[in-house]
Parts: sequence; C-alpha cells; structure tokens
Amino acid sequence: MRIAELSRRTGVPIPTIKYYLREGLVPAGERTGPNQAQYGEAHVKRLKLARALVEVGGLSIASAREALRLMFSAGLSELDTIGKAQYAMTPAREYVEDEAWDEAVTEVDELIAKRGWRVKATNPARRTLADALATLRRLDQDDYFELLDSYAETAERLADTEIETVARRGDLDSVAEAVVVWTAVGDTVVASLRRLAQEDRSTRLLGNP
Amino acid sequence: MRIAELSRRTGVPIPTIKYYLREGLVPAGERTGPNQAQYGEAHVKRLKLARALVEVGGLSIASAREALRLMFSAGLSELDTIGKAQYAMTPAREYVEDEAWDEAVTEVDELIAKRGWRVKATNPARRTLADALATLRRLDQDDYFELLDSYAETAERLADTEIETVARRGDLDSVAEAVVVWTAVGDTVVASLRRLAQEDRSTRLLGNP
DNA sequence: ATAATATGGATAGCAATACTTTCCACTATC
DNA sequence: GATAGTGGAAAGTATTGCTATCCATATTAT
Repeated sequence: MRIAELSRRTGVPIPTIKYYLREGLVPAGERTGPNQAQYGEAHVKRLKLARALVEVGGLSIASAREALRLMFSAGLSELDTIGKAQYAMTPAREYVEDEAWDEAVTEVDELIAKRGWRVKATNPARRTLADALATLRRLDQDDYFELLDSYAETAERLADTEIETVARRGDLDSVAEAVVVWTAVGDTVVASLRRLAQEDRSTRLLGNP
Repeated sequence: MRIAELSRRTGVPIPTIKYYLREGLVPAGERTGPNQAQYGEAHVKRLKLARALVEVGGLSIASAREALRLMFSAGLSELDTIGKAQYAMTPAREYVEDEAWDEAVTEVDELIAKRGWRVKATNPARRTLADALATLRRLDQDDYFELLDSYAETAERLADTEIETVARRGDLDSVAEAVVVWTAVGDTVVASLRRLAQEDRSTRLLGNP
C-alpha cells in the first residue's frame, strides 16, 4: 500500500505520517522507485502504536521514538523490555535537591526495602516518586505519607495482574508491544478509574443520598 | 515581602512569578505605591501550589489557573470541590468516534453500573477512560479488558484511603488545597509506584534469582 | 496519449506554550 | 545622591508538533 491508504487505515493525516517517518517513529517503506515506496501491515501497526503513545500516553515524539526503538531492537529478554520501556517513557526532569528531596529519597528507599521490591538503582521512577513526595513535603502535605503503604500495596496488585497478562503472550515482539502499550496507556486507565472512584466515594461520604 | 523574597522563598525566578501574576495563577500583591506591592504567606503558598500543579502534575498554565480558581472560589462544598478539581484538570481532547469508541463507551458505562459507582455523566474521566480503552481496542489489545475489574477494585481502594484522609481536614480551604494537590500529584505517585512494582514483579517472574 | 492526480522527500512555515528579556518610570536602600 | 530593586507592559525566544509548499517523478483516468 502507499501513503494514502496508510493514512486511511490509521486515521493519521499524510503530512503527519511523513513527519513521523522523518522522526523515525515509523520505519521507511520499501522503495520501489525514485518516488515510490510500499508499506505493509507492520507499518499500519507501528503507526497506530506510535499514535497511541503520543496521543493517549502523552509521550513526546522523542520519548516515543526511543520507546519504540528499544522495544523492537534485537536481543532483548522480557526483562530488559520492561526496564527499558520505563526508562524511555520517563521524560528527563531537573530536581531541586534540597532537604525535602533528601528526605523523600530516603523515604523511597525505605519503602522499597520494606516492600522487599527488587528495583534497580537506575529506575527513573525512583526519582520521579522522590520528586513527587518532596513536592508534597514542600506543600506541607506530609500526612499523605501515611497512605504511601496502601498505595504501594495497590501498585503491587496492579503489577501482579499486568505481568501475568503480559507474560502469557507468545513471542517477544508481542510482549514488547504489550509492555509499551500497557505502560503508556495503563497510566491513563488507572488515573481515570481513580477519578471515577473518587467521585463515587466523595458522593457517598459527603453527598445527599 | 516583595518579589525578590517571594522568589527566594519558593525557588521560582522573578520573571516567572511576574508571568504567573499576569496569568492569574497567583493573585496580585497589595499595592502600596505606583510600583510597589506587598506579598504575604498566602502568596508563598499559592505560588508553591501553582508550581507543583504545573511541574509535577503536568498541568498547562490554563488548567492550573482554572483548578486554582475553582478551588478557592466561595460557596463550594467538599463535594463540589472534588468534582470541579477533576474537571479543571482534564485537558480537552478530541475523540475519534468510531466503532471502537462506541464499544468503549458502553464498556465504561457497564463497568460503572456493575461497580455501583455514582458518577455524573459529565465527569470527564468517563471520556478519557473510554478513549484509552478504544485505543487498546484499535491496537488489538482487547485482552486487557479482563483486567479492568481488578483495576477498578484497586481504584476504589485508593479512593477510599484518599477521601478518608482529605475529609479529615478541618476547614474547606484545606480540603480544597488537599484535593487539588492530591489529584494532580497523586497521579504521579501512583504511576511511579506502579512502575517500581512492575520492575519487581517482572524480575521475580522472569529474572535470575 | 495525455491530462489530472498522487507520491516521496526536502525545506520552510506556523500556531501554541511557557517562559525571558527589555524597558521604563519610579522606589528603596546604601 | 548613587546604586540597585520594583511592578508592569510589551516584545522576544526556544521548543514542540505538526502543516504547507515544492518538485521531479509515478500512477491513474480519459
């Protein structure tokens, strides 16, 4: 198929497809002439995937490219896949390293130790979490820390179900795809459900019957 | 205090403070002369809060302004507060209304009904969730829907703990502040914990001991 | 066969966002 | 009285994520 059909099949405008090709989110088609190329089902799939990461997952073009590149590079085990997906999906941020930050880092380390989680020191979620906790501290919202444990337990529950589902896949490419999709879109799913449950709970507790 | 101290106390550069004042994220100081104004502790707090929403919560300036405006406008009950916080924090998106979308909307409605959640039809999380589910469908990742229920249960658990903590606050302004902070920063906390737990679970299941 | 349309690829343009910079008349402080 | 800081307005800037325009060639329609 040529670019027009690729566009029709995915709903992505042609100029945007060209842009994604330039940016390496989607691999080039097979050249058949000076200004002709063929795209296949793999391109359709990849394009949909790229769009999902950018639109629903909120990843930047650069992060999405990195995530896709890592996922579908050869020689990765399932284990690598998950770690690298996370790495690619965490945008770089600068952290204010004040007292609140030091305490938050300690808190994260303690939580991980207490839970017995095996997490590499390089996992960027450590810093992201520390940053969020430090922010809460700076806003004098320290009492949220009581909830951390129940949050962690909840996260375990989620991870258990997810890993189980992902591991059920056959080939590595399916695992890779599932991990990428799941990590990115899953955040949105969890966040939305949390908001819905919050409205329900607050209505029950505070609202009229 | 004047702007330099406000900047020192919060770590926000003076030009950025001026920008936030222009954009209405922070109320103007009390004027004492043609080019002089006084800021107080309330300004420090508000500025920190605004920064947290933008930096950690990832809200746009416009969303942050809206969230802050709604939170601290008079005449709101705790209940209004939570609903409006969510509304302000969900950025507007366009949805592709195809078959996958219709099915996803039905799925969301069914889930809410099954759970017995009392959620207004206007809650934007409905659409966000439907969009995410439709995306999964379009990527042929339908088997994730088996997990939805366990996700929903997890979300309930989170919401229970959160509402309990927030409701414990004394005055409405504290509730408002907690809700705003919690909704925005909480997403990041949950997402980070989920990633850490994922790494742990995948290491256990797939990795070497 | 030829006219209209489409293609791939390169380059440039554009709108939105989140700041920064520059000015300026004035104020505070050393 | 010199120097630095202030509030406020306006213009400038860097980045991001597309769009639009060109153009030589290909494909398709007539």
